[in-house]
Amino acid sequence: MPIETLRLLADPLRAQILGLLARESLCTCHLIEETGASQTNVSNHLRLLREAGLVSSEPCGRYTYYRLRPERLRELADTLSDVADAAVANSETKRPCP
Amino acid sequence: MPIETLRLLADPLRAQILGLLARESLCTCHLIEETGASQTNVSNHLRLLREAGLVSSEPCGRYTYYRLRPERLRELADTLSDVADAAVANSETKRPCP
DNA sequence: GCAATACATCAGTTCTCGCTGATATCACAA
DNA sequence: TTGTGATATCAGCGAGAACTGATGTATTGC
Repeated sequence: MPIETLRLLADPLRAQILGLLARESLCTCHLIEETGASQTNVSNHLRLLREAGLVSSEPCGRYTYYRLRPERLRELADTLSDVADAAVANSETKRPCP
Repeated sequence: MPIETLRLLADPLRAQILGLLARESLCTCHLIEETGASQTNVSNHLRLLREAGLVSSEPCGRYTYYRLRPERLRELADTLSDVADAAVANSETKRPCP
């Protein structure tokens, strides 16, 4: 279901978190510091991202490291690319109105 | 701003409309029939999609034909692909906790 | 001209979802 | 073991977005 992935990516804070994690693995305290958002808020978003398979978490002492998983992003990129291809291929097709 | 494009794609009805338009150009009455949604609702969504440059509209008598524009979809697909690439490239990078 | 169809617009209602505040848990240090 | 810092969870609130209903505007057919 790429629609759920799209919904998760469409939030500014979640997008920012994923952008930060694309550069390096970070723990929650880093993400709170970088985004300026509250701890609760960041933690809630990370939960959603983890459940959707967009990030993976790795406990490290009292810290928790988060890493961006590329699989869902690639799936989505491919799907969007396919839709764009189809639009070009069928640009002349037109269903007639009765 | 791909975030606005993401937000528009994240709605089930809008996604369905774009999926239908990827196969062929359709007028509003077709989209109402195919989706089962109300005329007002479809028209409102088409307005948003048009303003965002995701579809283009062409008046044809009393009908209005809509066509899917691939540009924004490609941009988004490329952006997501780049993020996925970055995640793979920096998978070993890890910011230390103090 | 008149009725009907296709479509757009706007105000209002409903509902989803992001944010907050309070609380719980766990690890580490003194 | 007591305290502190890092993180997770949950209930409730509020802003925003989707959907509806009413209305307006063309265009076509009679």
